[in-house]
Amino acid sequence: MPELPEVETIRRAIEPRIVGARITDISLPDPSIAGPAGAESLQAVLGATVRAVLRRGKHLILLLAGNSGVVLHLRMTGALFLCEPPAGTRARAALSFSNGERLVFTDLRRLGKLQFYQNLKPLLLRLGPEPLDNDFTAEALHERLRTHRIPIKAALLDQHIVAGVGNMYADEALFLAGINPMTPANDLDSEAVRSLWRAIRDVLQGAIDNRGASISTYALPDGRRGEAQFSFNVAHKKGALCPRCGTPIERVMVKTRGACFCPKCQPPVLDETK
DNA sequence: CTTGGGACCTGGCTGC
DNA sequence: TGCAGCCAGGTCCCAA
Repeated sequence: MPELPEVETIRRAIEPRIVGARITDISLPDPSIAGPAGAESLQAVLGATVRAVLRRGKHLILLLAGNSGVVLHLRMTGALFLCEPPAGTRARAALSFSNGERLVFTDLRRLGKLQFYQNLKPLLLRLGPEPLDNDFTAEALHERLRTHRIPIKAALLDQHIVAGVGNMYADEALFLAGINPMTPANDLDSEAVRSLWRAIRDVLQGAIDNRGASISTYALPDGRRGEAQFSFNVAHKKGALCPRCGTPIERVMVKTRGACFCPKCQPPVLDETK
């Protein structure tokens, strides 16, 4: 599933190919991708020049004039191609550019979105901090977790708390930090939060270095697959043996999401009063 | 304010 | 073998 590392990998691949180009055509074989504003709302971007390609959390943004832009969200199965999409996939949307480039949005489950924002600021502000930014400190994370007693796994998936972390990397970060996914977020002490903060950044940066994880439909815009999945310790690995201690990886439901973890390396906290 | 649950989606899998 | 029904998970929306 596309999370921060996958979207960042896509951003880096697309940016040099379309910055400075004008959007010359929009094709929407699946108009629902435009959301409630409808396909007509996207006509506003025809002729606009792409000033920059940005990422915010899991959102990919084609910055246009002023604070306006095209926002793409891949959700579960979305993928972007600057080449012919893989056989068997269907284009849900495509943007053509004045330099001859063509960006194709495929999305098996049709949950993804491609929308025009006249003003991007509200979107940028409502998301939590970027976990790889320099000003995202362990103290900042601790402050944000302090008011939540939901399981830490659920807190990491809340984009208002931290932007860009999804199910795979939340599981991986909790494993590296040795934290049980069910632990109430506000039960973590400073030391545990610092471990988690370090783990989040290491996991995300490592996955970017490996160009994202191709678990299902994710691929780079040139069709190549990412390789971050080969470094996973627990994510999507129920029943496999923990690489640290050899205990079988278990999977539990945390709220409505599956969480994979090592029961020995990430034991439940039984008593906080020691 | 926080929290929980349902809806959106479709291909792959399970089980009768 | 056939097919109904569940499941995967990112986000939004609504209710408590």
